[in-house]
Amino acid sequence: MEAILSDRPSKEKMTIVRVAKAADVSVATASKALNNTGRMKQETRDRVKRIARELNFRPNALARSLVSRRSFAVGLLTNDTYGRFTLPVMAGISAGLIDQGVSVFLCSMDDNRELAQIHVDAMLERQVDGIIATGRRIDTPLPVDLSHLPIPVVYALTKGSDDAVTLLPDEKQGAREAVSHLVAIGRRRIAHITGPASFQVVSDRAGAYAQVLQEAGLDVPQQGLLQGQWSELWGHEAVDRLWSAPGAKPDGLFCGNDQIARGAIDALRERGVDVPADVSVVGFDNWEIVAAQTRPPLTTIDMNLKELGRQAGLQLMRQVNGEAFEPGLIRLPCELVVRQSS
Amino acid sequence: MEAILSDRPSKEKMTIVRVAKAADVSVATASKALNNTGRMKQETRDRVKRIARELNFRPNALARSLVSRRSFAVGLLTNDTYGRFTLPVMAGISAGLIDQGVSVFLCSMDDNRELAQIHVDAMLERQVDGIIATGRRIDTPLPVDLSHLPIPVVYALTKGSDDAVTLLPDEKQGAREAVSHLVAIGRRRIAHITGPASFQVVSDRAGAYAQVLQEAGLDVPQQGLLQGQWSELWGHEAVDRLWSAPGAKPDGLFCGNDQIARGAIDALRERGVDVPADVSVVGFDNWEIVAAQTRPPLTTIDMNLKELGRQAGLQLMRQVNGEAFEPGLIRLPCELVVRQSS
DNA sequence: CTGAAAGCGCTTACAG
DNA sequence: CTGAAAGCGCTTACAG
Repeated sequence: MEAILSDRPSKEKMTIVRVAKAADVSVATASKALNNTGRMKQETRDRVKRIARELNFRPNALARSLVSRRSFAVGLLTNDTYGRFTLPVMAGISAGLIDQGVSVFLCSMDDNRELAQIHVDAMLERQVDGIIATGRRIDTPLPVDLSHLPIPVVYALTKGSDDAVTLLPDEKQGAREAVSHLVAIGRRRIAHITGPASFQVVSDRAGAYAQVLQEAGLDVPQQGLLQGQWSELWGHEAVDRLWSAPGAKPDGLFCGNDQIARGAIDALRERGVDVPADVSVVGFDNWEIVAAQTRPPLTTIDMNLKELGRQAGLQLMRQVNGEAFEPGLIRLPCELVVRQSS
Repeated sequence: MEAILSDRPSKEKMTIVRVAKAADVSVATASKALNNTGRMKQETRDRVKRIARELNFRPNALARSLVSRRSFAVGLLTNDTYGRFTLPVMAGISAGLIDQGVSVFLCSMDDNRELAQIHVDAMLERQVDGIIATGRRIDTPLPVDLSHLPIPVVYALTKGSDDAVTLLPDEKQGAREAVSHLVAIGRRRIAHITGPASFQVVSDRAGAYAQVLQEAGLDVPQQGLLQGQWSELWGHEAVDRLWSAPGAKPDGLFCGNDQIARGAIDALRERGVDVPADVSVVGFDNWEIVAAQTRPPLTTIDMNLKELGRQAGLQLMRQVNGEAFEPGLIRLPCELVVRQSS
């Protein structure tokens, strides 16, 4: 239209049209050059790319998605706004997907049904390629039904529908690692202090605990399986209970989480029982902030949540890309982290 | 390719064209009807809306954004993948923005410069309307410079550039609340056990602590300001130090975070000092999982992080909408939560 | 009160 | 090897 003012900064929107003009090719050619598609002289391709770079061209993802029918974006639904489990999972998802050029919409919805629906609708309108649902608890579903969406859905750390893939830590394997470790270092009277029976993970871990003992030819000590709260207080109380009972005391404790372990170790110290000399203690979660501050620092199980998030992202993209997949649970291995409490 | 099977459900993409056809109006009219713009018979508008609803029409946000030049999406950059502070802030941002129809891209980038740049580029290509940066520490910047972006940037809980708005909890006011509370309940020898001097918040809170004491005509006790770690261990050790010194012991403790308070209370209990009868203890953070499990439950300061996130979202949208704003720090009030430790 | 047309910024057959 | 044209799904002047 007008003569181009020489000092005008590149404030005008930089589009592929301008790149094409500057490179003296058609828009079609410019597009193909930049996307490494089509066929053309290598020289042309290089020139277009160079000029695009010089002009600071940034393709408009909106336009690109509109025509390619792929948004390269996914929705991440969560009802956990406080927990320590969700953040590493989310970070893993984000990290795993950005490598593929996929961005993640954060949808935080507490347990609000209505809000959840609003988020789902927003995601659909934004044409996300898929959805990852993550939550606070494995045995509690999100406040919205995702099973009839026109896009793939993957669940991480929360209960999903049966025809979908759900990623979870391998609780049993993790518990086995913990108890096997106690056995391996020579402990023979190993008690298990854990959370409320209503949690799925509690019975999973307790089952693995009993099984490892049996395989090692050991017994679950009298009153050796204590279910209570996920709290330090409960860990403390459980030790009081164990140590005030008659008979031989435990020489090993497998605790359902790091807080319980922390409380148990506190109680042992108050009783003058030495950890790890008299009793070895193993926790669960590897919640750094607790585990590393326990005196002595806590041996515990890491659930590799960031890796779990990454895998969830990859799973989803596989489905988005139409690859075959098998619905059901995928259990990812946990890892023993040895510190000084064992 | 193949003949279309007759029983195919309404899998065809539902677009505004189909809605318009069904309602027997032009696409332009359909658009205006659905967006409550333009002028037309109320009856027409209602009919279009009804039919759109019946047809389960979902406008394609990509197309809409492409023409309206507003994506109604923002980027959320964070380098905190584990902390307990960031998740509530993020939840607040998401909650505050979804009300305005704005979605949030999660960009998790650890402290990786390169990754950060990739995320920023992705956000720009996706035409986000603005960016919120949040981080682990108030006195540490993100690994990427956001000060010359063509879109507004707001900082929450992390150090931002001077020409931008940064939202932070009012640390001093929070500390004042804590110490004033101790004074109000009759405590006279109040010590302050806090974190490393290298943290900005440590000096902010310590300053407020000293000031409140002075205003109340009280002195900072000999050796009454103890700087150490953000840990239970340090809280424990600090109490040991205070109680093994000669002279009158403190009757009040203001702790720099809930973990320190937790450790201090543990130490007091081990010494047979009763909380709150002999000593009142106040923490900072209201980290439920620690504060509610301390014995006795901890009086502490809540930083209202979710509200802070919400405000950050609103601030950003105000800037996106071109409203005037004043660069600089916005301090949001903290809140005293009284439990049984005081 | 309603509609035809142009256009947002890109990609993709198709033709030359 | 390159380009003209159509189109993704919507909105917005503009005309009638």
